Amino acid sequence: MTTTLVPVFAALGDETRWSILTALGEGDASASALAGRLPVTRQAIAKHLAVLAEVGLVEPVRVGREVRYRVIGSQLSDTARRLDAIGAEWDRRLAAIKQIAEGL
Amino acid sequence: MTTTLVPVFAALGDETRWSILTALGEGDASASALAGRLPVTRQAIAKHLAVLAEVGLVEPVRVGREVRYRVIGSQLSDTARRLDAIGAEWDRRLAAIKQIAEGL
DNA sequence: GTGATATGCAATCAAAAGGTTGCGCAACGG
DNA sequence: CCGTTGCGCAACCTTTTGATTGCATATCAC
Repeated sequence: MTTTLVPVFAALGDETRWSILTALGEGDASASALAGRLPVTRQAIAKHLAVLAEVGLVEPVRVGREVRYRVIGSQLSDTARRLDAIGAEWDRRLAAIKQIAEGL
Repeated sequence: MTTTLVPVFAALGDETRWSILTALGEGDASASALAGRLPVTRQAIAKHLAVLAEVGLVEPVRVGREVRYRVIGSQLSDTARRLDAIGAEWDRRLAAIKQIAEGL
């Protein structure tokens, strides 16, 4: 599932969502459970979780009447890898341009 | 210069800014020059460049009366490295939790 | 100096984002 | 059966964001 990268960054560009991800790092939790620990309402958290799920950073797991969310660590690593690849490509190209600029 | 990471992601979470970064990848350029290639006005680009400069992804270079912008490739690589570190940490912790959950 | 070109600043606007409250419904526990 | 807990919608509100137009200012070329 090759997520489009940019939305992933958009999802990661919000402090509250990082708080949620961090909280989920200590174990799966539902929106209600998270609302107990974070200074925002359950609904706000639910929306954030929807955004995170949309880009594959978390995954919902139904447990009876509640819906726990789990962090998908691999998606984070994957994004990092892709970003790194782009950074490397950039360095390469920029180096090439520098060479040209120096009249070599 | 340890930029706060989250704003960097926020900056990277916009298609237009990626267009700008991509365009800059082919060589330094001014807001006006970029406006010629992208479907947005110079001012819009100027704002995006300000955002990108704010998080250290690009750097302004004054050349006479114009201001060229250069991509800082290292900032991209650096961000990738930090994200990867977080991803790794996550994997580690999630694995540990899984072990506990399995009663091992 | 004059005209063309580049940047900067401000006002304005529409849409998106983050957040809240309120309500209805499903499901669990006694 | 009934109260409680958890979700999901929907409406609504406010702030931010992406983008525009307009104008002032600086600078380069001639």
